[in-house]
Amino acid sequence: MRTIRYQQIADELRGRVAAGSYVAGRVLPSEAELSSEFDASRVTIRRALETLRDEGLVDARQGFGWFVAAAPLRQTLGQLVTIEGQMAESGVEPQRKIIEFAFVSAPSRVRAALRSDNVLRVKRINLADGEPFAVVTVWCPAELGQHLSRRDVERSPFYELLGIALGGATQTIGADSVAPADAALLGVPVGSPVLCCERLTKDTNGRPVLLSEHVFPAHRTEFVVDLPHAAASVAPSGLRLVE
Amino acid sequence: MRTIRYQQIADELRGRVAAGSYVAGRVLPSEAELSSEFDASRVTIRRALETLRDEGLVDARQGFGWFVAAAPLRQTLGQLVTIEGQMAESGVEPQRKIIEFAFVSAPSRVRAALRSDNVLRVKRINLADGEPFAVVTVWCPAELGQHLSRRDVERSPFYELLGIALGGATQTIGADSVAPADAALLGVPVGSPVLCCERLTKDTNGRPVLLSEHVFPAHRTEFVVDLPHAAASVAPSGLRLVE
DNA sequence: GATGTAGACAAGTATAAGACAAGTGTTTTT
DNA sequence: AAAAACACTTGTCTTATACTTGTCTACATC
Repeated sequence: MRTIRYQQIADELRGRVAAGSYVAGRVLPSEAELSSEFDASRVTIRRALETLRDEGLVDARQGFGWFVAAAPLRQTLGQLVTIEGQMAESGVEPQRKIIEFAFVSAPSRVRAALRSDNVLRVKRINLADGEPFAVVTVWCPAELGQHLSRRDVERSPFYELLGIALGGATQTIGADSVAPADAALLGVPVGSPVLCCERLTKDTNGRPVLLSEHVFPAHRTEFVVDLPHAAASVAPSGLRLVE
Repeated sequence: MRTIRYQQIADELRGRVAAGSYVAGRVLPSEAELSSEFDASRVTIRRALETLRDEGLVDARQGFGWFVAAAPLRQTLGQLVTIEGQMAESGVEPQRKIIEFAFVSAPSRVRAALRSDNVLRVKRINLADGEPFAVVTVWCPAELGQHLSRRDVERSPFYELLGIALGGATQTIGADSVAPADAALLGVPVGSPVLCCERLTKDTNGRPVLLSEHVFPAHRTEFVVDLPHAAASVAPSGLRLVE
């Protein structure tokens, strides 16, 4: 069987990209260099590279060079995104079902976090393609949420409804056995493991505006964290021992 | 692989900012000084500095100079630290107890991640103030770990032993019910919830060097993640649905 | 006709070296 | 004390060279 040279070269290059010899953010050897390395003409090298470009593995800029294409997720995902947004990214149909919508006096933990006595508490189920995958409870200072209706929170994410520029958030991730009430809502056996997340969202001035608690069934969800750089300094993100 | 000079310089400067060689509030060396230090033209130095400015790390004022931008959240986010380091920070005495130290042929999942057939598998318990708080299994390509002894991994963290500059990591956080074997090691009831973390650590070239699996009892541990809002260059972390 | 080599040219980029304007901080002069 | 002078900085231009990809043409081989 005759071997097609440019396919052969494409295979080799594909391997190098996969193996990490060619890294995103750096430039591949120039066509001329590859040409002499593979002892093939520039046209052949180009054909190989172009097939890799069609596959989305690499890309090129005239006058600059060829480089490993950045993973699309990295570019499109924001920093502080809602779970719904991420689901939409991956083509899953997100839905919300409001279970509770009430202005209540804040329990101590919520009052400490939001620095507000009266709060709006919204409890809802998040559905992915019709199946429940999270029970979410959101607390919001009453003065910020007083213009909201049950319909509002069913339609849009809280982040949009408040109309406030958000400054950042602190998220705590833990595990637990599911509470009986949540087990029924999520459709999982009582006592099965869940991921519990508590997120405190602040505006640009650092004032806390939202406290939310997310309960995910363990079998359907996991967190992915990219840690970009090794560094000697101490980080606030990481594992923490609790009492 | 071809290198673009200004990217190289940007990397070096980024490192100096991260390492604290260039401190917030102080001015950086002038473009002219950097130019002679790196033996590169001022244009190249500027391009490097400008990419750092785009990342929000540094800023400049005409006639004054370049300085490290005061963005505390951004600088400290998502860095790669060992759990022991964080424990030492909080004044807890960390200990390691090695349970298993063996060179084995890699199971498929490990082989896929590390791209290596023979691996060193180390299983250990981490203790905080004498109490177990984590069961950790580390896989490492055999060629990287062949000079290591059981004593080595008991004394020092893997990161130090390998003597490799680390480039980053991807961490997956999930929840599960504890396996019977781990339950005994951790001293928790069978079936109680645990946090499961899988971390794939890579070197600066993007080559995977360590795969580690951490199992934490839920009642003692939780993750804290700071999500700054404005960071453009930091890779996103988020929730992912799994099958 | 598909595949390959060899070459030429245009357009874009990286880098060097330099010039000049404009802003900042310090020092000297008035 | 105010003003001027000076030495420094970044910001923004040129000019030139070397190198890169993008796009051709011409020709050989199977």
